[in-house]
Parts: sequence; structure tokens; C-alpha cells
Amino acid sequence: MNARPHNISRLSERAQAQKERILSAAQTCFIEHGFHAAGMALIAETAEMSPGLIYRYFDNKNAIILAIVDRQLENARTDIRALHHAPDLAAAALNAFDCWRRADPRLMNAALFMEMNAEASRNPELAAALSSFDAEIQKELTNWLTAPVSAGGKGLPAQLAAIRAISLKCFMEGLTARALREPDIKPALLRAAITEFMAHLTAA
Amino acid sequence: MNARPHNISRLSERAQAQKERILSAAQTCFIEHGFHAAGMALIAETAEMSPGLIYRYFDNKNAIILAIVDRQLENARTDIRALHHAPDLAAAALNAFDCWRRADPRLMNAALFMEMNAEASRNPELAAALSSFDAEIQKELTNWLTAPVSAGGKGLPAQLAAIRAISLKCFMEGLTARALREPDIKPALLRAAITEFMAHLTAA
Amino acid sequence: MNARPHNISRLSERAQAQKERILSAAQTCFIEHGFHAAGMALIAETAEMSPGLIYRYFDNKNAIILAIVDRQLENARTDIRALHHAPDLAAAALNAFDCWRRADPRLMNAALFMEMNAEASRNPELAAALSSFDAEIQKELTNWLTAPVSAGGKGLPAQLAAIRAISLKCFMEGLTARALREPDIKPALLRAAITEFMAHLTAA
Amino acid sequence: MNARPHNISRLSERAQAQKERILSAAQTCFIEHGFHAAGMALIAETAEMSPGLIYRYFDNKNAIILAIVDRQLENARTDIRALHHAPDLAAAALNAFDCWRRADPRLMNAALFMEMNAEASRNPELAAALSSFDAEIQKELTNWLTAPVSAGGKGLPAQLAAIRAISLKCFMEGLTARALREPDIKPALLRAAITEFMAHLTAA
DNA sequence: CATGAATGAGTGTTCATTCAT
DNA sequence: AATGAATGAACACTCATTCAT
Repeated sequence: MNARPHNISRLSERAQAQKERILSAAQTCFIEHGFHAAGMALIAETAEMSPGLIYRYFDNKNAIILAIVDRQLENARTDIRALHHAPDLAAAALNAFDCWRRADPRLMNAALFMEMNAEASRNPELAAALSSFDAEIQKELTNWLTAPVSAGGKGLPAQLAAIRAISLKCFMEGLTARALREPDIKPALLRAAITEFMAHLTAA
Repeated sequence: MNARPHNISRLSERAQAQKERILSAAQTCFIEHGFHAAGMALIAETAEMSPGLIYRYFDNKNAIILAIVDRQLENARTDIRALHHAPDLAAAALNAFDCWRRADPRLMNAALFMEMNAEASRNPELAAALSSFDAEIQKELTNWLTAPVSAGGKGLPAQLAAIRAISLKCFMEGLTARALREPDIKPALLRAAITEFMAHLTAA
Repeated sequence: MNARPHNISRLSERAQAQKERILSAAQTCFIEHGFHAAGMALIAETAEMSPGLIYRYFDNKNAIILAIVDRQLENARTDIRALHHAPDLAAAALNAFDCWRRADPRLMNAALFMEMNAEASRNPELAAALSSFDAEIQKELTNWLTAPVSAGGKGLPAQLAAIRAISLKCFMEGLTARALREPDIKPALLRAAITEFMAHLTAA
Repeated sequence: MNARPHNISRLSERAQAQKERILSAAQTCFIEHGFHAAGMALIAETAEMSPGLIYRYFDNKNAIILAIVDRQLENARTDIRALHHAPDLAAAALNAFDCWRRADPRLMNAALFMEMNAEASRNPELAAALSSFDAEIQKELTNWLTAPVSAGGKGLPAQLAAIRAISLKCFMEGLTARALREPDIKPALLRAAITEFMAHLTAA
């Protein structure tokens, strides 16, 4: 009766699972070796499949890179949104810092973030993805900073909110570099820096 | 008698000049194409010498990358020191932003900075260089922030200065990402964000 | 009792139909892309079946090529026979020229003819097929040229007929190359050349 | 004194010799396996060099194919010109037939001719080369057929000469196919066919 | 009978590195 | 000291063929 739809669904599920497997493997490889040094053969081996099979699911290596970036951006979006409604902003930022240090293939990762930025300066498609993501984040942050306090916002005037959003992006992205260069930074210091900055950020 | 030392010295001078020529060429190529995409043939051509000759002065491509990173860090050090004595911090930061956007082969460059960070996450030697550089900068910034106003400092207590130094590093490195992703950001907005942050940074 | 034969016959019929479907698809693909550039996936798609299924009917791609060549030769045979009884030889040759230029998947095609000849120089099986086809054509042409005029022939002595048959084969096959290299040749010129040659051919 | 020019000349000589070595190897491979089936690795091995080295002398495989075709066309041009001044046209044509059968890498070869034609239907650059060659030959043949007998020509009117040139191209190219399909054709028969056709061709 | 996911050897091409000169 | 021709392993990618379902 519904046998056919069920079958179709299962096939599609499998394809999706395969794509996921490839992306996870690719992310692991990219973090470990970089976009260029991670060869398709290594990705295939990591994904436990033949190199040829990857091309059934992705047109080429660049498509994989783009998909990875999309995934990372999606994670970043989630992080940002969590930031909005966090009762304790500083705690949320500290948690993000912790994530960045780790190499969990499902999470945003500092090294990958650097690689993405570097690669974008030569890969226009990737640059476009990052650019549109950036605009999106800017808007979201501004919305949050302008929203009335009663709605969980910070009630800042629009002009100031735009400026503060830029500041916040700078600070958070700079934190990414910290996660790479001082992964063992004294938590108390880092917390203090973040807390202080967040206080400044949301001040009227 | 002293003919030999004299000769050696002249040879050494020449060797140094050759190394310099290679590094300049390499930096130009790396900024324009990235570490991976810039081939030895291109570097050799840019340095106006044969590919083979490069290997008389550097063991391999990686050694060149290391040397370039050292050079960039030296540049960054100079920038930082200039920042200290700048009458107008915000103006200095804005100027730095401008430099990053450009691909001037003699200057620190945002894309190369990202590439360095990405590469460091796989190359321990490079990571160590960046780490020690980081510590150095942290110290220098702290010194500046703790120095009495009469000495051009900001007169902050040591504990607070350390925290603010971290903040400043975050902000400035985040600015690097901005230079890549929003090279055409409205200058007024950027200036406002920087000015505001700097005021916060040096507040008691 | 006769259920089985009946079944077998029906299966065989179906198998034949499938083979036909594959060959038609393959011919279309080969004409459009050549033997090498036409992949099994494309042939399968054109035949509206899965790649795997093709291997139930043909051992490998080469077997398909062989079968296609056989088909093309059969077409050529038919063309030749039609030529015999044509009231106007030149018109028939001109018509053939037109067919060769086109990429009609059901007709002999100039590019495919070249590819066949090229491939035959490496594939003995194919060479043998072409050779025996050639002998057959030679015989048929000779018969036609020696047959009395009353029987639609040209009434030439056997020795001369053999020579003229060779000439005709040369000319017609050369026409194939013309179809490829000068598909837009002025029809009047071509017609004149063909007419003149045909007159020479059948002269006593 | 002239040491440098001499050196330069010798280097250039070497490069030329290498190109020649590659082309000879490639031609051998192409004749034996076809343009597609002959891989760069095989060509390199045949030329007794590494695959990478080939790319110092040719941009890509297609450039090699084009160069081979140019070489073949140059040979064909020579053949055609020899045909003009031959006291015995038929003998010259028979000699050409003999060359085509052989696989001498320096001579025009029937199998390669077929491959060229087949490939041209997919390779526009190659098609253009063949097309311009064809126009050149047409002109040369027409010149010869219209030239006064006193100048070694055949003294035909221009219109007729154009038609006969087409006929000759057809016949000679058809002969190519004969060389492939009936390499062991009875020489007497072939000579008779050629002689007869040539007589027709040059008749007023 | 039929599918299409999967394989893996193969493709043309690149490039860091070496070495005879 | 300097060259640049030469290497060969690696790269991203393709495709005829197989096989579990």
C-alpha cells in the first residue's frame, strides 16, 4: 500500500546518510590536514568508502568544502541565537570558546574557521557564502540589541546597535583566534575579559 | 690572512641577500595565491632565479613558510609598538584595518594571517612561534596599560591590564576577519566601533 | 506442456526487444559522442534502463560496439542494393551524402564510419567483419556491373567490372570524408563531380 | 665569442629533439591504440621519459594530438605536391597507397587518418585544422589542373578543374580506406583502377 | 528481471624536489 | 653558485563493471 513511498523514503534516507558520512569524514580530514592537504583518497578512506562513490553524492571537492562551510555556518547561527536568549551572556561566550577548541566534527571549530576565511580569499563561491552569512548575523545581532528589554533585547537605539554589533562580531571572531593560540588560557582571566566586554556592549 | 674571513663575510652577505630575495618573492606569492597554491616555480620566477637555487638557501617549501611567518610576526610587533605611542589609538587601528585589506607584499595581510593560524593548527613549530609571539604581545600590551599616564601609559592596575590586553587582542584579531569579510564596510561605522571600544579599553 | 516453450519464446522475444533498445540507444550515443566518449551510464539512460541491466544482454561495451558495427554494415548493404536498381545513380549518391552529414541515429553516419575504420585497425574481430563486408560489397557491385542492361545491369566484362567496383568503393568512401570535412560544399559542384564520375564508371 | 649563441642553439636543439621524441612516441602509440586509449603514461614510457616531462614541451594531450595532425598534414601536402610533377600519376598514387599501409611514424598513415577524421567531429580545433588543410589542397589541385600543359599542368577550364579536384580528393581519400580494408589487394587490379581513374580525371 | 550503489583501476595533469651540467 | 631539465608520486576525477537487494 504505502510500500513504495516507504521504499523511496528509505532510499533517500540512505543517500542522506551517505552524504552525512562523507561530510563528517571530510570535516575531520579538513581540520586535521586543511582543505588542500586533505585528499579525496583520505576522505574516502575516512568515510570508509571508495573515492569514486563520493562523486555520486558531491560534484567535486569544492562542493564538499562548500557543504562543510554551510554546516559550520549553520552551527554558528545556532550559537548566535543561543547567545540572544542566554540569561548569562558571558557564560554562553565561554561555552562557545570551549567548543571551538575541540575538534568535534559536528561543531564549529576554530581551525576550520581560519581555513574558511583564508580559502575564501581565493574561492569566490565561498566568499559569497561567508559574506551573506555575515550580513545575516549583523541583522540578527542588531535586532537583538534594538529589541526592548521586555522582549529580551537590550533596547539600544538603531545607530548604536549597528556599531555594537560590529564590535561584538570583532570580539567573538577574535575569541576564535584565542581558542587556537591560547587554548589553555586561565579561565578566570578569559571570563573577566568576556564579562567586561559584554557589559560594555550592552550599556546604553 | 684575513682574506678568508673577508671572503666568508662577503659570501655570507650575498647569501643573506639571496635569502632576502627569496623571502620577498615568496611573501608576494603567498599573499597573492596562498601557501599551497603558490608553487616553487612561481616563487623562483618572482625572485628571478632558478627553482633549484632556492634549495641552496632553504631546505624546503615549509622552511620558507616558517621564515615568512617570522617576518610577518616581526612586522606585527612593529605595528604593536607603534600602537603604544600613538596619540590616537583609534586612528592607528583604522590604519591597520586599511593595511590588512590591501595585498601589499611588505605588510601583514589578513588572508595570510588566517592562513598562518590555520596552518599552525597542524604545524607544531609554527604553533610554537605564534604562541611565543602571543605571549610577547600580551606582555607588551600589559606594560603599556600599566605604565603611568606620565610615561605614555594608561595607569591601570596590573590585574585589570591583563584582562584588557586579552580584550584588545580579541578585538584587533577580530578586526582582521572584518577586513576580509567586509572590506567595504562604512568607515564611519567602523571608526565609531573602534573608538568606542578603545575608550572602554582604557577606562579605569 | 507447451507452456514452457511458449514462455521461452516470449522471454526470448523480450530479450530481443531489450537488445534492440540497447543498440538503438548505443547508436544514438556513439554517433553523438563517439565510441569512447559515450559512457555506459549515458547509454543506459538513453535506453531507459539501469547500467547493470545492459550486462545481462551484452558481455561488455566492446560487444555493443561490435553489434553496432554489424547494424551499420547491414544498413550499408541495404543502401548498396538500393543503389543497383536506382534509375539515377548520381541522385542516389547525393542522397547518401546527405544522410552521412546528418546524425540520424538510424542511418549510417560518416563520423561513425571513420571511427569504425580507426577501431578496426586495432580490433581484429572488427577488422574481419569489415573485411568480409567489403568482399560482399565487391561481389555485389561486380554482379551489377556485369549484368546485362536488360536486367538493370551495365553489361561490362568481368575484368573491367572488378576494376570499376574498386573505383566505385574508393569514390563512395572518399565521399564519406567529404561529408565530414565539407558538409556545406556547393551542391552543384558535388553533383557535377558525382555525375561525371558515375558516367565514367558505367562507360564501356 | 660565439660560445653563448652556440649554447643557446644547442639548448634549443635539445628542446626540439625532445619534442620530436615525444611526437614520434605519441604517433606510434596513437596508431597502435588510438587517441583515447593511448595514455600519457604509455606515451611517456614509449618516449623513455617521465610523464611530467612531457608537459614541459606540450601544454596537454590535445596539443600533442594537434601537433601529430599537423605533422601528418605536412606529409600529405608533400605527397600531393609530388603527385603534381609525377610523370606517372598512377605510380605516385600506388606509392602513396603503400605508405598508408605502413605504420612508419614519420609517414602519413591510414589508421591515423581515420582517427583524425573521427576525432575532428568532436574536436573543433582539429576540425578547423583539417578544414583549412582541405581548402589548401583544393586550391593546389585546381591550380595544377588549370595550368597549361607546357607548365606541367592539365590545361582544364577552371570550372571543370574544381569539379575534378573534388573527384580526386574523393578517390584518394577512398584509397585510404582501401589501404586499411584491403591491404593485400591484387596490385594489378588496384593499378588498373587508379590508372583508369587518373585518365578520366585529366581528360578534357 | 531489474536496479543503482559501489568499486577501483585508470585518466590527464601538477609540483616539490633532485642533480647533471 | 647557478641552472633548468628531469623525476615520480600525488592529485582530483571518471567509468566499465559487479553485486546485494
